[in-house]
Amino acid sequence: MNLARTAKLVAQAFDSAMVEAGGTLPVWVTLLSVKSKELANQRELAGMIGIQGATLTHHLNAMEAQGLLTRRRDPQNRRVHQVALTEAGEALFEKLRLAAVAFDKRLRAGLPDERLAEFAEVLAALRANVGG
Amino acid sequence: MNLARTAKLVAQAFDSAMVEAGGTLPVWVTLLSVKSKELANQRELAGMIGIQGATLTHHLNAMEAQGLLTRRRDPQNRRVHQVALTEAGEALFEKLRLAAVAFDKRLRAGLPDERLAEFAEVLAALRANVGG
DNA sequence: CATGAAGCATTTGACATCTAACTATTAGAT
DNA sequence: ATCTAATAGTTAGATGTCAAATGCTTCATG
Repeated sequence: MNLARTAKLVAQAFDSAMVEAGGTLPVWVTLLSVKSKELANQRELAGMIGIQGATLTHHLNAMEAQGLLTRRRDPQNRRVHQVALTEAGEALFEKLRLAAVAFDKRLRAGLPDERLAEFAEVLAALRANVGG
Repeated sequence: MNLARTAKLVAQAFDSAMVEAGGTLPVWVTLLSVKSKELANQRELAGMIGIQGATLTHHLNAMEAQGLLTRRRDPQNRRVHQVALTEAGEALFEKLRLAAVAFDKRLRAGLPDERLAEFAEVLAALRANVGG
């Protein structure tokens, strides 16, 4: 259970860093996923983030209400919502990005790339072992 | 974010295993913490599990209602609740313990002890780096 | 010993997440 | 062409979690 404990502590610390920068962890991952594929649909975004569609709907509602992004129907397939950032969304993304980079540096301190690579391999093996 | 993703997948898989065995992940960790120090108070239990006292209260309420454990005031210090398992709690603990052992074996498959030890060291370093 | 500070647990209110059920739309089979 | 399947998203209801406020109980200090 040290995996769970560590992930929780890291996530909490990361969320704190995001709050200081004017966002939250879920807002950051949502912005990041939208940026990494503009006009993606919600199914793809949720998959990228690793949450369910219903959860994403929840966050998009809040972020749309805050004016961070827009949703519009794809005229080619009216079941689909295309999500795009507003200017405010872009601005927040940039602020959070800087905070995320700083956090990442702090998190990796003292850990050489080889150790992190081996660490990532074990993480992948664990995912494979539970069928993820 | 592979750490978060992996921890989430592993936790979900573990919870599934616990549900099959008649419990849940939080029920398991609560039973385990009570067993590992019978008559512990809730503050200690929460610390062992890595959750807040309020969250533990929540689970203990449910588990007490299910007849898995009892809470009584410590006569020496009436602020404290001493938590102990009932027979039903002991029985469920044993069932979940077997499922947890099986899950652990599945999770570690193909990963030699040295790699797991190195993995645990990196986890510890990450906790230290975020000040946990 | 009286009063104020500290400790333990609970309550309250909020958020993130999930599953299941539902609506709307599209694609496919015959 | 129509009816059935599948797909995209939302809604509703539940769980697990946290932070802050509250209520007892104990301790310490004058």
